Amino acid sequence: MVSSLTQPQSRSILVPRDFANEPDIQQLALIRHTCAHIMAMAVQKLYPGTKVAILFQRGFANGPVTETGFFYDFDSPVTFTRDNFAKIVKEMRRIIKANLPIVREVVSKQDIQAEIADLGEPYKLEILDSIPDGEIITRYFIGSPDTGKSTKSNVEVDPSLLAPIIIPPQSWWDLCAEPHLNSTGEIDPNSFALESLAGAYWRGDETKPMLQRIYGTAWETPAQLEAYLTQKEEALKRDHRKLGRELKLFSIQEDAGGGLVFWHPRGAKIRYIIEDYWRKAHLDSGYELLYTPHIANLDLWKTSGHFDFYQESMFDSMDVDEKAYQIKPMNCPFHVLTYKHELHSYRELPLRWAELGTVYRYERSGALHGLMRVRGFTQDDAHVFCLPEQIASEILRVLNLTEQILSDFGFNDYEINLSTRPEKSVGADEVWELATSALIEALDAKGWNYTIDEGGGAFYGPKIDLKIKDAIGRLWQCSTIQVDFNLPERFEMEYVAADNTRKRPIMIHRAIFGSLERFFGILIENYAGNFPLWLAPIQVRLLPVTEEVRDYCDRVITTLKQAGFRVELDHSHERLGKMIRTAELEKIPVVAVIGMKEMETQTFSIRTRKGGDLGLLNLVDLQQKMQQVIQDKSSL
RNA sequence: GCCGAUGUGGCUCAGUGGUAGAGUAGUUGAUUCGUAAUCAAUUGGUCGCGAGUUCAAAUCUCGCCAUCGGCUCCA
Repeated sequence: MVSSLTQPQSRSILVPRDFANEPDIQQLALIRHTCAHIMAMAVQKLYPGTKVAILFQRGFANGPVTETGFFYDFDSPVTFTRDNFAKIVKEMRRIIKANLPIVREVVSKQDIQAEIADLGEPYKLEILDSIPDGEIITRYFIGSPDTGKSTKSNVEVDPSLLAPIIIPPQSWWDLCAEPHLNSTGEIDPNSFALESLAGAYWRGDETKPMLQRIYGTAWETPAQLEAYLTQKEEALKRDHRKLGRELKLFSIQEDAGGGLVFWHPRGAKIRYIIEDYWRKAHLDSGYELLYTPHIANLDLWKTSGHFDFYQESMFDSMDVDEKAYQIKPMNCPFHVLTYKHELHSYRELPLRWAELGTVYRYERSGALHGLMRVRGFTQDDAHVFCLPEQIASEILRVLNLTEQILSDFGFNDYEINLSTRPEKSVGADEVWELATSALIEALDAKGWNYTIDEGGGAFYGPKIDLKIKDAIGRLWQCSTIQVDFNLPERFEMEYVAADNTRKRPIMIHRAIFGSLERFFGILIENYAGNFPLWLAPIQVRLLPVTEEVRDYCDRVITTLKQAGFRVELDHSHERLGKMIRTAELEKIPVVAVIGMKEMETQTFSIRTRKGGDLGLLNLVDLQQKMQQVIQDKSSL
């Protein structure tokens, strides 16, 4: 609720780009949907007693189809493991190769009810019950309902493949409302794969039984499957948890507790650069900086409303001089208190206050995920207190700053959501109207496309969320801008209006990175650890070829350091090849090889991570080149 | 929190009831070397933690913790 600046969803969506042939989305949906049914059929045949349990659920409006494949939920006496996959895939291929027809049938609730009861499929029955009366009920058969024989199709079928598929009652069906392929043979038997196993609550409800879910991926052609799997491998290589350890950026330690991040020297160096950049950008954009405490009297959270609604996500309070103190789960109330500390005139507004505020939230153990979902994190938080008529221009200002900052980190592709008033909400109609149209006005002025999420706003005000697209096409939610009518009310915030009456200011919450931890994780994955020169914790490493040049190297390092470069000497006494290899593995952007030749001619043999051997440069040229690249925030 | 899996030197992993191993990193020595791995020696582990079974537990059982894949949650 209030405050927000949430840690957004922790996983990105992996969708491959760059197919030779862009897959047809409609066709893919049909393939995946049909694959899901084929998998269910295979599983039920192979593991008798397994019940299927799948339904249309929130977020999966198209049934058991995902961004990259499909899934099905089972309640089975068998506990599935990956070892079962080969067998299931084999059976699925048989079903596909048999080219069984897929037949849609409209059924009456009574008839089908009896049939399901006979089958002993309680989940199916429950799904049926939830279908409103009067709605058309359909089921889909795989294999002809009467004969179970293959469709007469122009696809040649090997009769030997048919034999194993005869399962009582010779065909398989499930309730389903969505369209399917016409026959199983339309799927390429080599363009799908089973991927993973997971627990999933029946109906997505954590009070209901836990089912076994099997995920698969499916495509039109084996080449597309291959491209997807390659993409997945690429994502794995970029995993910030792996790179964070390899590049000595950060750690999360069992001894300290889950979800608590240790920034090691190299990671901390990057964070320092990011923070420094962030502060400057905010000061330049008319913000002032705040620092506020990490704990405070619990009463604040009662006033703000957090305690009533979100106590579960707050760490327990601690006793201080017989009063309850709370470690802060968000910064907003502190900015409000700062505001309330003195009387403000309408002439002062808007006030823009920013803080890199570290907050702690209790996340359930199973939700923790590297840097993406943690228990202690630093928000790049800011609040704008303004007059109603200033909302649009302030939002536009925020959008401009957001664009500037994100593009400096290499993110130029966004997906934008505008969320409007939900059913349960506070605030007068006209204020909502004003705020929402102000958001739209700002988005239009920016010329950004956006999707409207009707009723998706917080109860205290409408919001804009922004997802950024990374180097391999994944989307990450970072920035959020929210108008808040609630906190000013609860804390009775005021300003003195022109007519000398007291009025409530509008409060805007916003974060651009979301949290530094999470954004750092995204940066690591976006750059695959190859940070651009301006962010690289070590920009240059000098590799001495022989002992004689070490003093010279030391002098060069002093010079470069004085010029502001992050530079160091390789002290290892290893051979050049080894030193280069080490620097490459550490993803150092620039290495300068220095031997007698270089020392005598006052030059550097430069090798960049991207460009390989760049040849000889003198000190001035090297500095100029690097300065330019740093200024451009690019790589060399 | 729930389902499933995993936890062995800093890292990657082998070791299925009988004396804890490899590679790599680290350290030391030799080599002074020209664009992705020089050679040799060597340090380092109460096998996540705690109980239990057993003559004997890294190995079997139970509990807890953490991590991973998901589910749920994400103010």
